[in-house]
Amino acid sequence: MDLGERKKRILHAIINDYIETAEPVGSRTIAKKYLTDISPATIRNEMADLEDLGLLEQPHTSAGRVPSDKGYRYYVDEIMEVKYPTPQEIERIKYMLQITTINEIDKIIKRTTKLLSDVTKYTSAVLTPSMKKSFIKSLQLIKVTDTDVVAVVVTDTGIIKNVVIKTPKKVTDSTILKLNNILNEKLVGLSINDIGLSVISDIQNYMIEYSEIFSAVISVIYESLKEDNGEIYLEGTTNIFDYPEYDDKDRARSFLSLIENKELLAHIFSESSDNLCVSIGCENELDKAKDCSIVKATYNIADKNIGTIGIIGPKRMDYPKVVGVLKSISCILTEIFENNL
Amino acid sequence: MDLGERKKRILHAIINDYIETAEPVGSRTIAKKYLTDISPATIRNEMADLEDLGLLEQPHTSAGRVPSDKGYRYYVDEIMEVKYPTPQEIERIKYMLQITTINEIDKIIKRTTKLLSDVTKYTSAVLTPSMKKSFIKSLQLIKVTDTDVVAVVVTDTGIIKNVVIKTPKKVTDSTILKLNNILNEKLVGLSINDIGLSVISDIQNYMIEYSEIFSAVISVIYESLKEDNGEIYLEGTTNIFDYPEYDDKDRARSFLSLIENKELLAHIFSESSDNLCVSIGCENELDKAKDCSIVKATYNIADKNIGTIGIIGPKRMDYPKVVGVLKSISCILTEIFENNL
DNA sequence: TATTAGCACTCTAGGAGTGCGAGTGCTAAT
DNA sequence: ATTAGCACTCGCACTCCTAGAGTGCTAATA
Repeated sequence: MDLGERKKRILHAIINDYIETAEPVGSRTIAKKYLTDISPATIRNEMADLEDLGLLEQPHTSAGRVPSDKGYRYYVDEIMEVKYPTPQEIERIKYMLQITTINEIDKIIKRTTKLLSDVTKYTSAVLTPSMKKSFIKSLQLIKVTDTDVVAVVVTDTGIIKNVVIKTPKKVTDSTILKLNNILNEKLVGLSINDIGLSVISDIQNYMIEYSEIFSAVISVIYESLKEDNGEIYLEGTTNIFDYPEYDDKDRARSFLSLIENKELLAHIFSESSDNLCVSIGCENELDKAKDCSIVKATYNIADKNIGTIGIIGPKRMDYPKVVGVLKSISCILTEIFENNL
Repeated sequence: MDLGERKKRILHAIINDYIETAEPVGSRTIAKKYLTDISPATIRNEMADLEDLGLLEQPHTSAGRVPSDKGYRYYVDEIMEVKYPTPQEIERIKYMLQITTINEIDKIIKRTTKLLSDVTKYTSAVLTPSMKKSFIKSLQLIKVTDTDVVAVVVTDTGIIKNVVIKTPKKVTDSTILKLNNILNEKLVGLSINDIGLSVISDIQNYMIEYSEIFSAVISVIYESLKEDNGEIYLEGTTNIFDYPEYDDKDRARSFLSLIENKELLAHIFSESSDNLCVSIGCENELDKAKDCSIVKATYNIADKNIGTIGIIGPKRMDYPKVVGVLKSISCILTEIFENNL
C-alpha cells in the first residue's frame, strides 16, 4: 500500500504527536506544529482518507484521530527511521555491561534487563538461553553425602545447572568416578534433545553393575534438563504507571498479570523467528497482550540464536528508539558473549 | 491498656466489619449486625472514647470509624483469635508441598510461595536461606576448559551455588585435584563468616606452587558467597487490585514498586528477630511500606532459624487467617526440610 | 481541479448546584 | 448508666450546563 508523500507525512506527524502527548490529534495541531505548508482543511480530508484505509481511528465524533494497530504497523514498516544510540551511549552501555569481577552470564543478563528498562522507560524482559538448544560441555557428579549426589551440567552456552539426586542406595567415591567417566564420555557434545532412549540404553550396557544408581541418576538429570526453558528476568514493571493509557485500573491489572506469569512471558519471548520482531496490539496472540506492544530481539551465544531481549509497553511506544536500543544491545551482548565464553 | 469488655467487643466488631467491607463503620451497623444488645447511642459514646484513645479514626465528620494502626495493633495483640487451617487443609498443604520427583529446595520454596498467595489472596514472599548463615558441606572445583573452572559449593542448609572462575593460566586435572583436596579439608564445616584472612593465608601455605591459581579461585569464591543474601520469591503481586484501598493509582504504584525492589524485600524479610512478626502500617521502617501490613514467619533448615515466609497486604488484612496460615506453613516447611536434608 | 476559508454541528470534559443518606454529638428522658 | 430523639455535618451521586475542541460540508479561490 503506497499512500503518497503527503499522506505519509500526515500519518507520521499524527503518530509522532500521539506518541508524545497521548491525546487524540486534530487537524489544527498538525497544521500548526508539523506541516505549516498545508491547511487544516486539507489535512482533514487526508485524515478522513487515512481513516477509511484503517490507519487511523476516532475515539468519538469531534475528537481528533488516534493511530490504529494497522497505522502503527504501517509506521513501523514504512515510515519511521530507527533511532540508534549515539556512539557515546554505545560505549557507556558496553562499559556498564562488561565491567564485572565475576563473569557470570546471569549477572550480565540481569544488568542488561535493568539497563533496558532504564534507557527506554518501559518494562524490559530478558530470556536466558534454554537448555534445549545447548550442548553439554561437561557433566560432573559430586558426592555430598552417601546418598546425596549433585550433578553439575555445564553447556556450551554457558548455562550451569545443578541437579540434586537422592540415590536409592549408598554410593562410593569409586562408583561416582566410574559414573562420571562414562557419563562424560557418552553425553558430552550432545544436546538435550539428542538424549533419548537409545543413548540411555547404550550407556546402561556399560554399567550393569551400577544399574540401579544409574537409572536414578540419569532419569533425574534428564527430567531436570528437559523442563528447562530458560529463565525470564524483568525490570521496570512499574513504569507503565507513567503512561496514561494505564490509568485505568483494569488495564493496569491485566498488564501486570500478564507480566507476572513468567511461563507465559517465556513462551512469548522464546518463539523468536526473526532477529528483531515488533508485535503491535492485536498482532499479539495472547488476549492479555492485545493492548500493548512487544518488541524483541535475539542475541547469540556460541553462535546460536538463543536468547531474547525485549520491551513490553503501550502501543503508543517510541518504536524508533526501542528498536534502535534493542538492536544495539543485542549486538553488544552477542559480542560480549563471543569474547567471554 | 485494658479497655473493658464492652469496648473490646465494639472494637472487635468494628475491625471485623471494616476488614470485610472496607467501608467506615457506623454505630448503627454495629448495633444491628454485631451487638444487638447495645443501642447505637451507647456505641457512639464508646466509639468516641476509642477515638480519644487513638484506636479509631474518622475519615471526616459524619463518616463512620476506621481502625488506626494502633487499633489494629491492639486487635492483633489482645483481641483476635488466630484461625489455624483445619487438619484437612493442613494435610492438603503437606501433600502439595511434599510430592515432588526432584527434591530441590528451590522447588519447594516456589510452591510454598504460590500456595501462600493462593490461600490468603494477598501477595506472598519467601526468602531462601542466606549463604552467610550456612556451613560449607562440600566444595568441589570442576574443570570445564583449560582456563574455566566452576566451583560448586553445597551447604548444610541445602543451598547449591556455582561460581565461575577464569584462571589466570591453564590448569591441569592434577592441579584441580590437589586444590580440591586442600580446599575441602580446610573449608568444609566453616561458615562464610569464618573464612577470613587467617584461614586463607593458612591454606596458602599448603599451595605455594599453585599460589597464582589459588588466589584467583579463593577470591572469586569468597566474593561470590559473601554477597549472597538469599533470594526472594514473590507470588500474587496483582492480588492487591482486589482491594479497594489500592484503587488509587499512586498507592498501587507505591505498593508495586516496593515489591519490585528485591533487595529491599530481602532486607525486610531477613531481619527476623521473632518467630512470627506482624508489622502494621507506620510500624514498618520503610516509607513505601507505611500503608500496608507485613506478616512474616521463619522456618528452619538444619536446625537454624534461617528462612522467612511472609505476606504483604493492606493494613485491612485478615490477620487471624494470615497469622494462622503462616504459623502452620512455617512449621510444615521446617518439618519437610528436617526429613529431606 | 486541488486547496482553503467559513460555518454549523457534535461530542466530551469539567464545573456548579442540589438533594439524599449516612453518621455524628448533644440533650433530655428513662 | 443507657437510650431515644433531634439538629447538624459532610460527602456522594446526580443533573444540568457551558466551553472548547474537532469534524464534515459547502462555497469560494488560485
